[in-house]
Amino acid sequence: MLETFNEQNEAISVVQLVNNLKEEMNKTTVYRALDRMEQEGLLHSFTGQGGLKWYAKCKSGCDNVVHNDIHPHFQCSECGKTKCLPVDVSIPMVKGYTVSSAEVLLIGQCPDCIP
Amino acid sequence: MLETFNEQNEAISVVQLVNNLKEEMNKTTVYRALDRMEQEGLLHSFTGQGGLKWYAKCKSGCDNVVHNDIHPHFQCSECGKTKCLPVDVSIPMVKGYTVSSAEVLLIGQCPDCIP
DNA sequence: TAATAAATGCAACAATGTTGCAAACATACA
DNA sequence: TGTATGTTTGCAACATTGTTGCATTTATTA
Repeated sequence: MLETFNEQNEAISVVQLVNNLKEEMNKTTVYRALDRMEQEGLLHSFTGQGGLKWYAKCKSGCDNVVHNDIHPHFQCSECGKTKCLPVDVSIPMVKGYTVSSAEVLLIGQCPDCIP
Repeated sequence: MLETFNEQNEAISVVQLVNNLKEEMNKTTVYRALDRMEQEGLLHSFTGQGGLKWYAKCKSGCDNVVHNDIHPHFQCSECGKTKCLPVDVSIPMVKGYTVSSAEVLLIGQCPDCIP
């Protein structure tokens, strides 16, 4: 299963994973394996368009306690390809609030889909 | 229904709306009304934690074509209260990508829940 | 090998959201 | 007023995503 993530250097939606692996394993197993890998700091998850869950490989520096790897995610509105963007995000400070994590999802056209 | 939004100056999740209004109207009607109001530029929607959909009032300047109102949303991890933050978000430019919209969700503690 | 722990499959369930269709309601107009 | 047209609603059924309980299999340890 990790192979899938290593081969294609993109995020993969749970829907896609459950579908791709449905011959080999039960969907429950897929969900549980993803949970585990996220706990272990191998993968991180985020929410794509429509509220669907996506997973992508973590860079080094993540462990079971902290996912250091805070970056925006990009989802192409044409082809659906979804990637981690190697860019720093400035999380705004807001008076009176404590911000512990942030999710940034950018929607648009990926290089392959720009006319 | 709009009253609910006017009274409490916060975002409301679809779950909450369907629940609150279940005596008065069918959930299908709620979904359809929310769709309509978003089209009309009265409300905007975004995705909260767990991939659930939230709606909040639009400020002026939105219409059925463009929602100008781009701002981050904050969801309190303690009490669940979710709000629009009146803050500017800098959407990172990424070489080779065209970004047409962005969603920023901040998670943390709201003023009421900070010890 | 026996005892224990971890991972899997399966079925059933729950929650969110959508669709088709019929009934109710509103609007326009001759 | 009555009829035609369009819009909104309710309902039931469905689709999809995700979770849970429990029995079975597989792996680990002593």
